[in-house]
Amino acid sequence: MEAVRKSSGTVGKALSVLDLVASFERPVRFNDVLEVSPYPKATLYRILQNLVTEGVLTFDREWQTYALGVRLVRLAHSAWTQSSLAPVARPHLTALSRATGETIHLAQLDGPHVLYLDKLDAKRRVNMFSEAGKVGPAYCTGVGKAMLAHLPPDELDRMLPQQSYHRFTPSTICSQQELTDELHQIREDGFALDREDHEPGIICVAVPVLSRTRQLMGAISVTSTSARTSLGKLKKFVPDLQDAATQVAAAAEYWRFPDNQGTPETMEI
Amino acid sequence: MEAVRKSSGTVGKALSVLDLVASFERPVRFNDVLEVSPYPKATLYRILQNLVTEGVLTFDREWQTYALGVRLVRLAHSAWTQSSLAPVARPHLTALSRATGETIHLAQLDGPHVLYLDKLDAKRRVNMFSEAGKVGPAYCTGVGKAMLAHLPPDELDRMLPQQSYHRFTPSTICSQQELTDELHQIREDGFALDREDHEPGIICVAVPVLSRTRQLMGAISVTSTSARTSLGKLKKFVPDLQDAATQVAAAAEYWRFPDNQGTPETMEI
DNA sequence: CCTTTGAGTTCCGAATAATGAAACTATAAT
DNA sequence: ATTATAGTTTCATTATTCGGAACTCAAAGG
Repeated sequence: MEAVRKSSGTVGKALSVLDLVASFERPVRFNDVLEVSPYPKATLYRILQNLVTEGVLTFDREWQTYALGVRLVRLAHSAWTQSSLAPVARPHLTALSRATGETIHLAQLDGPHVLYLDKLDAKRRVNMFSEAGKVGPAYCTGVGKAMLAHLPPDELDRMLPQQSYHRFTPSTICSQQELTDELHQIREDGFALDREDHEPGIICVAVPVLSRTRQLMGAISVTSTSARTSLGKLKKFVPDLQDAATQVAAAAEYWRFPDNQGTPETMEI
Repeated sequence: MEAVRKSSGTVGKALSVLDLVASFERPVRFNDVLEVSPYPKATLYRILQNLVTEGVLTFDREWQTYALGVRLVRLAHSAWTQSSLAPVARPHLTALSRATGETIHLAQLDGPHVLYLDKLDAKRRVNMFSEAGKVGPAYCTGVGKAMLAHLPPDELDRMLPQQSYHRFTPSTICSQQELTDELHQIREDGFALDREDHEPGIICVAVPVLSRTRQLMGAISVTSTSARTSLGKLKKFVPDLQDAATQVAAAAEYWRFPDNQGTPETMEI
């Protein structure tokens, strides 16, 4: 279980409790949450009750368990739909998937993590919340490294120490220095490689999605297995990927501001 | 724009503002929100700021617009995954989809509305209003009517006046009395029909998913077009649907037992 | 050039909600 | 009967939120 920090505002506290419930991957009893929460019993109790009455948590009377509520699914649908990238990227990702015959990912940064917004299997289209919404590490995935490499220096400096540098495979990058070096290379090349960094047998090539002003919007990748193909062959898709990234960026910028031809920006806090 | 109610707790207020932002289907300026919000300027301003620092809203500096943040997508993934129904229903829905060759929906009630949790397209592509996370009316959809019909009387009494009874097509049910009658029939039959109630040309047959104790858990449906098939032919799928519903309910209840909990899906992306 | 207008932001005393130790209930285990 | 465990309620204290009003800033109008 990850460390849990008290958030300042009332809303922050409530959201941190929501995250806590989410971090279990099953319905949880009050005490399960209490054990990992920084709040005293009564406080946690009240927060949970609030969240339940707001419909953002559900409480199962029979089992006395809390679980995330459907209101979140509704909100996330709106979030996904009104996010500038995901909906407009779909057709371009589909095209990429057909052209390459491999799995395509669309991701954005969520703090120091990679958040997958879409995934297209060569064979079947994948439903939204079963795959989209997953998070992964940034320092050892193709999309993650592609995005880190194109972050403004100050933001990168905040992200680098927050990476876990856990060794998943023999080829995982395990230190900030190694990562910094690789990011430099990626910036030069214009694409990032996943050399089975995260999962044995899984390789991928990724490019950032950059706005016209070269601000980071996200990343897309072609993923395959080392059994089926090689990094050398995957690299052949780089021009296709870069085309797609450019088109996605253009479409996203156009979509958000259809009546304007100024220079749009990525979203920031 | 729907009526907006002041929520009591601090969290409730924040969530209501979040809903407000979601109800626009594009990034919004401060004043856009202010116009439809029940809160004074300074209050709304502070709530929005909190939501942005919590990462649940994003603020675009250049365009001065707010949009829902990716943190919600992450939370919704957890919600979908840990909801007892959606993940365990997948295999059964896939089977149904193969058996029928038609589109399958899984839905739950979210207040007075229908919330779609999953959708499996048949090979043939049907254009219609539904995706995971989308909401629809309960009084004029197959899944909606199937669920309303199996609600406890007191809950039903709360839901019925909250329906909009808007006439989408000539065959839409437009009054509470008509709906009550139809629900009675549905309870007798054990299945609900959508006779192009909501969208012209779209027909469907739906059954509730009920727990052992006959508590409502959700609904599943087979949807098609009146061009391709007929209600009579769709009714032939009722036994399959009911089998699937029973199995989904059993699987969901089994999965809820704390002892038997494991992830029904692979966690790989 | 000055004034007006309206969106967005900040201030701060008053109003409100959140806090959490402790007491309490309910149920199960010894 | 006793102890332990999980969950719930109370209430005086404390911290946060509220929101009217005053402010900044930039653009529009005279």
